[in-house]
Amino acid sequence: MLTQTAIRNVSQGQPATQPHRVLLSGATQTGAIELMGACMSFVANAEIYGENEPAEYLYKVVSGTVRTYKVLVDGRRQIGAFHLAGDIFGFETGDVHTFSAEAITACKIIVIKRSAVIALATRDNDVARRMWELTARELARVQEHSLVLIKSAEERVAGFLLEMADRVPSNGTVELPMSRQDIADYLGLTIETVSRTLKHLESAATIEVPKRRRILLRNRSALRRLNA
Amino acid sequence: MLTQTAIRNVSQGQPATQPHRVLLSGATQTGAIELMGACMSFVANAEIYGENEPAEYLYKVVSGTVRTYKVLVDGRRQIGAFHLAGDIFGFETGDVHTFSAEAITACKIIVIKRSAVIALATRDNDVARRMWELTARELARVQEHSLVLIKSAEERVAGFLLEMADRVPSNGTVELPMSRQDIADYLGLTIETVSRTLKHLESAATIEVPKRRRILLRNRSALRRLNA
DNA sequence: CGACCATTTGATATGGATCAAGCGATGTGG
DNA sequence: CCACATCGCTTGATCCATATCAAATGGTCG
Repeated sequence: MLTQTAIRNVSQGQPATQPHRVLLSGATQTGAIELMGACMSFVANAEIYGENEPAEYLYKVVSGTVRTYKVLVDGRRQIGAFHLAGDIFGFETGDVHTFSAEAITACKIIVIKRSAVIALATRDNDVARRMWELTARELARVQEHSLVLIKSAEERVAGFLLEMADRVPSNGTVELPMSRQDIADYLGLTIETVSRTLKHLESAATIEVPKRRRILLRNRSALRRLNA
Repeated sequence: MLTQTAIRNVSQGQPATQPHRVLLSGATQTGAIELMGACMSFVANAEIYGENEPAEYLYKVVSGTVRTYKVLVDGRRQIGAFHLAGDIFGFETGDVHTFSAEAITACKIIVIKRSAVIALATRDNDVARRMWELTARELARVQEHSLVLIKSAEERVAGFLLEMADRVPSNGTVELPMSRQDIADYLGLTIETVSRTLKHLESAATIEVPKRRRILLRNRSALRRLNA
């Protein structure tokens, strides 16, 4: 059991811009948070932070998609989450990141000092509750995802499509920002199995795949049935 | 892919006692929390709460071991976590539990109203930060556990033994409170595979299994190597 | 247009699941 | 206090879903 992804994952890139102050950005549901952050741009495949680096910041995706992941010594990679526009990520317990984060596509990301958030949370316990809530929501997501362990390949892919569909509510059409390899590493499958499973769902008229990264959900209830 | 655990998991039981007020319990690292709770006893296999029930309480294990889990419609079961003495569980985002919880062994558990914790957190933002921290720690644990997806059976079992060993720091001897079925459902394996893997580790002199529920770690670095 | 990379498609291998007995510890009733 | 039933676990034989290995295809970008 030595491969799975191994060195397949090459990547490399650098942030495209230096941070600059963000002046307001309206009262979104995350409230004051973005008032205090700096906005940075990243090109596709740029590293945002690495595992074991000090966790100095919290991150909010303005645009683009991010993956967080771990790689084992032999190169196997597990993607823990995809973060889309609006998501906040980088909640770590201690002072180091337990996962790495990379931009999948070009991204704009607001970066906030953890210490600033913590200081704010100390004064404003609304912020503190908000942080607790966000962390708990993320916890629930990861727990839910852990069910893939007992699911078949088809169930995993069906679940993934449904998940993406309601995170990007584009009405039956899912535009995937990530590669087959990313999907495979998120679901604990190989790209070949992902590809074959999509094909199988297509031949059952459950989905349609007009372009590689575009998927039409033709029969959601069939997907939901598979999602177990 | 219809079985795995299926109906194998029978169980049933009831709480053994009604709650009664807890009078102080010293200043542990969780601070004021236990001052406000009621302590309940559960017999082995008693349900503590069920999936989708309103999440009114937080729980702190005083003694015994708890499993939290989900079952799919066809009976497949995924155990999300084991909670040992000292652990707090039941952090859910919304108002319903996303997992079920059962006592594995007889348990004493302190039960605290969420609303009381939230109220307290609103006044004392130290409590609020503490709750955030605990939730984040649990998040990190689940994230770490999600790596089992890319691990072989042997790696999963080795990782499990190491995890248990440092949660119950009994110096090379791990006393397992849970059955092989529980271990299997935690690791996404079958009991047969768990059993064979333990045997294999034993024949490699990595561990010793003098009694079914007692495991001696003879060669931790070998286990760590397997843990990838 | 040509080269490259992501993805698909095909053939084969295999780790772990499934099915089916055995076995040993624990408990129960006589 | 012992025979026996039960339950949790182990052991063995076989099967299958998905990994692996290998090519073919097609989309993208210079």
